[in-house]
Amino acid sequence: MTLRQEKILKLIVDEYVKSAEPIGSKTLAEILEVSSATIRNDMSELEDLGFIEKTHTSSGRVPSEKGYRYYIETIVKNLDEETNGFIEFEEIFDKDIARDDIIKEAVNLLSEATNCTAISLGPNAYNSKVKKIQLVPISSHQALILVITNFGYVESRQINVSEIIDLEELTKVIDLLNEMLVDTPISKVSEKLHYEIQHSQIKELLKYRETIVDSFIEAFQRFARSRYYLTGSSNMLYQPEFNDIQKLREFLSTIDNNEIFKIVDQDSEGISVKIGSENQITAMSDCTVISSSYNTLDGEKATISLVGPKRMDYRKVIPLMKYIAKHIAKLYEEE
Amino acid sequence: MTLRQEKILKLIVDEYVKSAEPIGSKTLAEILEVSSATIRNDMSELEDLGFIEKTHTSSGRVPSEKGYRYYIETIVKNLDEETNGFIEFEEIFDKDIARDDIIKEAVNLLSEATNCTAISLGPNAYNSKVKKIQLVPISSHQALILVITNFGYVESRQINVSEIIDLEELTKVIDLLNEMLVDTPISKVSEKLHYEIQHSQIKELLKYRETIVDSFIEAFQRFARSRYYLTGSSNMLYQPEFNDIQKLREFLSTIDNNEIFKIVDQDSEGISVKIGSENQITAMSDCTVISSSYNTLDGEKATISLVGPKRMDYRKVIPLMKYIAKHIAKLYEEE
DNA sequence: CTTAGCACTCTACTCTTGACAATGCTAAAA
DNA sequence: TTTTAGCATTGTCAAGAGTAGAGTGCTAAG
Repeated sequence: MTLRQEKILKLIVDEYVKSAEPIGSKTLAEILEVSSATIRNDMSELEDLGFIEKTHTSSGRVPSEKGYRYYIETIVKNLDEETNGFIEFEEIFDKDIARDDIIKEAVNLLSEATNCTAISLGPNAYNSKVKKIQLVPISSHQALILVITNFGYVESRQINVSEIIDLEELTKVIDLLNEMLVDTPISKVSEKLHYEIQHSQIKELLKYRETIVDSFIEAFQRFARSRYYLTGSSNMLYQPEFNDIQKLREFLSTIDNNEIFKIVDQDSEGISVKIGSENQITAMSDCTVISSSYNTLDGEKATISLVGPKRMDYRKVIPLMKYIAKHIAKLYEEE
Repeated sequence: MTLRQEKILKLIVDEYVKSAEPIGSKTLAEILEVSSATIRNDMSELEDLGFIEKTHTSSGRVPSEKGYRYYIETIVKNLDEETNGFIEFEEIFDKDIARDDIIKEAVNLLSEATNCTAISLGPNAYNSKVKKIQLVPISSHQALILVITNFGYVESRQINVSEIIDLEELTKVIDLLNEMLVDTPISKVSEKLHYEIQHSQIKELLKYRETIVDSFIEAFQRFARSRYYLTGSSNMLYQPEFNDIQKLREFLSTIDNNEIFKIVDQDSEGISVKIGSENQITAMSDCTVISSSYNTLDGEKATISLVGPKRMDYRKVIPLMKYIAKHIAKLYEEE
């Protein structure tokens, strides 16, 4: 690829990102100050190489997935990280609010700034360890079970204290459970609990108290639930590629159906950019998904993702994702 | 309105709900076994009365909002409540899981069964009273603040325990706060806290500990946050009335923009049915919103809503909403 | 290697046309 | 007085024809 061809490819991506219309040779001729025929020759070669495509025989050119990939690898990845024009974001990370809320706000702002859909996935507390189990009576016949992990996650479950199971007895149960479960990873709790009920002294105490045990198990299971936060799906409505109601349906149904996990690339190190068919899931074959994972304190991974049309402002979006990922990681380091 | 005219109105609604196409006189002539001309005369009168409309001069008829309203008032409201064909729902309410999760599942099923968007709004814990404030150390330099209300709501906030504020001191603060705030309604906490900091002994202790106080206030404020759960928005994509991408955009943007509170009728007693322009918000002027409120233990109100096209299967949906509302109310009574 | 010129292709928009479904109205029948 | 048959009228929808415009590929000359 000649230098001018690379320039042309870059311009086609830039212009197409702006206008969402195929780019003709005339437009580029003006910018590059050569004749349109010259551009056409180069375009023809770029098309042979697979970097650009026509939408029909006599249309202008549009970047192919290979074209976007080249653009990202050669142009965007080498972009200086001097891009600290993200002032709105700085403010968020300096706020003294709960970490989860900071992440939520960052995701909100991300979707606003990019007009794409932004997703925050996890972390769940699967690898956390039980720190404390506690019983809080809240009325004469009701109590609250609290389970707290070593990283400060809390889950609660309200239970009824009937005459059959009185508070005193319950307290004993809690004491036993604490003894048994403290420092157990959440992922192992269920297993351990079932084992102990079969084999140890607690057996007697819990044998006819299945509801209580179930309540506990439910509380524990909630930690393992994958939590996600998704925002800005309505942004996509205004992207011209979603003028087709069929595509819109496909996209929104996918989002609504808890298929987020298939969309987000949870396994990547650093930034992952999946363009169109590079995505596992066919519903995303017209989209680009940019994911960035970070590690939390408990060895659990969490991910921030951005989903939008392939025609995305990569020069802005990729540095922004890097920036946010870096700051979220810092959020965890600090403590 | 003659008996036959009422029959015609009813048939138009029924047929239109099924087909989403304007109903012509010929169709009804076959069903009612009179000539199409007769039907046309009656239709013309029904149109003069405002119960039905034409989409253009030579089209069939479509129910007007007034028509739907009449249909609901005279036909659906008098429907026997014998409709216990909601077996799938019964199972949910019998499950022994947390109340919030039952409601969530019911809402999920509701949206599935009706192909509409279902919303559960609230309850928040604004009227609950502080039951207990607690400090749980989770590492040498971190602790968890827990705030628990008399109805079993829990909020937590993680804080750093630096050298300056040690654990002992913190414990004292917690003790004081407990003394001060237990039995205070959540809605009054902020006020009381600020007052006490100015006037009582705690002043000295907290003066230079603003971050801690802020953490508390944040934890308390979370109780007051309105929580909602919305599901099935992608169902709407397949309703023919949303084939128009403009309407789809309007609808989905409204949902995405936290305007739920404007959609849901939170003030109604019993079931509220708002058809089209009866809704406050213009984005819903092509939709029907059915809301049903219930009281929680703390005197707070919460609402379940269903949003769909005006062309809704009212005969099925309204009894279903009644059924669900009744069972959720029961969920609160039981305790 | 670049450029001018030209024939060619495809889209997008507009206009027309015909089939069809419903209507309103009138006059006759019940 | 109510119901019905008959018919002209009105509007939608889909298919087809025609036109303007943007862009391309190719060839031959600079």
